[in-house]
Amino acid sequence: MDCPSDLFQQQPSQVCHFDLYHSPSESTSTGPIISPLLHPNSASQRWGGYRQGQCLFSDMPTQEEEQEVDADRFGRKSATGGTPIPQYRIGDRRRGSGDWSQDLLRVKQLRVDSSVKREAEAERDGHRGRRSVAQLESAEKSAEERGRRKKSREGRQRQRRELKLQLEETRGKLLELQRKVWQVYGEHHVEEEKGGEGDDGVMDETAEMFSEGETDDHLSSGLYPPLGVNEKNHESTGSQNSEVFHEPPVDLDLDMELDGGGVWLGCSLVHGEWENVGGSEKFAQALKQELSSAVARVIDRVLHLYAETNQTPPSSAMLAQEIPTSRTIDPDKKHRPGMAVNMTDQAEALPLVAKRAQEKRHPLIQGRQKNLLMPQANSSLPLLPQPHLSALLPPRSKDSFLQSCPPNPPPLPLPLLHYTMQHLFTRSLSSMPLHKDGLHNEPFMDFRSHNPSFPPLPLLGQLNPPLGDRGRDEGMRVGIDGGDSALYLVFSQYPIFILILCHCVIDCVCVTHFLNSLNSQEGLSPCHLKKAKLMFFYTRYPSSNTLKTYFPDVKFNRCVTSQLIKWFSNFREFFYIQMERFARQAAREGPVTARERGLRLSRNSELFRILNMHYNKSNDYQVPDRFVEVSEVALREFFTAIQSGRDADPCWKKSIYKIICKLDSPVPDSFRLPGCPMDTHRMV
DNA sequence: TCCCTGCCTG
DNA sequence: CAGGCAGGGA
Repeated sequence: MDCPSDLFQQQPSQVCHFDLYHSPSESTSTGPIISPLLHPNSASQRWGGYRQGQCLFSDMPTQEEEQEVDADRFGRKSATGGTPIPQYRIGDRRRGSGDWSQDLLRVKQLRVDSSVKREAEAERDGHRGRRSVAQLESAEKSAEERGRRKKSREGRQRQRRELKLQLEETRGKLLELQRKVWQVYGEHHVEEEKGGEGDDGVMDETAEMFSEGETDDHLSSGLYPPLGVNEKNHESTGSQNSEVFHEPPVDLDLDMELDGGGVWLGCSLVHGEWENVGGSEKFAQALKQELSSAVARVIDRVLHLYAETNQTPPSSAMLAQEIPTSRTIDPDKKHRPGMAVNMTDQAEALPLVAKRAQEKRHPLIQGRQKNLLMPQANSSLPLLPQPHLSALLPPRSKDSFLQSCPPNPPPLPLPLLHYTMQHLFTRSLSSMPLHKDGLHNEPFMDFRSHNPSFPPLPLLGQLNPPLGDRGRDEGMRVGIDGGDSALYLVFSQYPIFILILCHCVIDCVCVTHFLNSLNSQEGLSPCHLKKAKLMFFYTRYPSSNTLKTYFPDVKFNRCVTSQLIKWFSNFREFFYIQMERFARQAAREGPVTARERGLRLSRNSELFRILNMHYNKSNDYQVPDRFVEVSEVALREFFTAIQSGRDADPCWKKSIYKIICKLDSPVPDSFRLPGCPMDTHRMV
């Protein structure tokens, strides 16, 4: 009866893909479900965690009694009957669900029989020995004791029934909410994929994450890891109970969440308060309420966003407002083939200005993220072997990144939320038997490898304290608004709840990409222009890939890319014009004077001032020596070409361009982040 | 054909 | 700085 896996033992045919979980009418016990929920440390407990001595409910079975119960439950031969009760292990899904009720009755019956037999045996033994008054008295006492225990047992059973009722009620609510999700999401989905796949395919898109490979038994159980995995784990423990009671597959660092003090659950209850008399009931009620409302909130937000997606594209302001509170995820391109492509194509047919509004919601170009935080993307331009030049490069450490003009919307909250979603979901999903390649191959899912496929990680690094594994979790909280911290705590401390929600929330995983795409803007701002100009100090001929790498907050499409390229083209134009102009001026002044000066580009020179004014107008970035060096090379090349009369050739500049394009140097890492980099030298 | 570049013009 | 255009390379 108390098999904790009964909720996860659904027959494949029974599993509705959009069910959060089932409400098996045969489910007879709330213990394994409720008790881990009620124990903040449940992650480290077995599912029968309520067996621990420190019971939440004062009238819960004592440890001793529960050991007895366990002995029966786990199929140990009962003391007297010797009737083995079959061991039902997690994963034994072939049993009909109705069998559980039968088993329950059998177990109860056996327990009663066992108790009666023990009593009879004791009495028999008494008759064999010498009868004494003392023995009679002890028999009376034991009879009283038995009566008390019987009453206690009945009380416990009554309470379990009540808890069961409450649980089923909650189940009903969850089911109802989940149906709502399906109604909206399903319809939305059918519309989008009409003409593509059949309705079945539409329905199964999310569900197949769970059901794909139905041949895997554990998969069809939906919410539980493969038996073999747990068996392996528990074999090493050697614990008898552990062979039957499997630990929840969720790896949560709960002690991290519990600071020893009170844990605020957002329901006006503090850990410790519910340990008082009657507090357990209070806590259970409050917790259930909190869980229900948490589910409702999550679903509401999903619905809200999906509704928005189906209507008009929101403005940036709307998005900026929406995002911090809506942890929802958009179906990405993989999940909705054709959608992004079509929209892009449509957008391409529009004028640039109109496109920008149209493209508000375009999913991110897949290739864009690949190059994020890559070492150096413009390696296609071979560097001349000039070690002295590289030595002139400013040390990267001095490049601090300050969002002097943050792009809109502000990038900070989103990455945090992005990470929150990733972390939250992958923590629970990573231990689930999902073999959906499309999911696991998603770079954003691979948070464990510190995959830098999304920009937030460096931003997380800006948080205080710096985020390690633990710190990142703290960062998660930072990213969640205050009202949602309760939700976060509920999620993080009750793995079973995560598992239950996952079925619904799996729909939302793809929304992570959407959040990521919301984090970038498709238009270029003056801030981007400023950044591009500063980048020109390092690279005069950036490839489009380089641009994508160093403008992570820009949603790239053909127009944006060509606009950025055009900017650099204009920068080069201005640069070469100035070089030619000053080279001609030097040539006019006479070759001797030019040689005397060595055609050096002093930082006090007029040329330097002009260049600095053009590319670094606010003068808040120190012009790198490398750029001065490259400028000198260009100046010299122009000078010699003019001196030698090569400028008569209409293509005389091309050779100079070739030289200059080889002098591109790596752009500092600080440029990889959104916003404008600022030089610390100017800060001091 | 697409992408990049440079030149010219406004 | 942007638009248009032409040329060249892959």
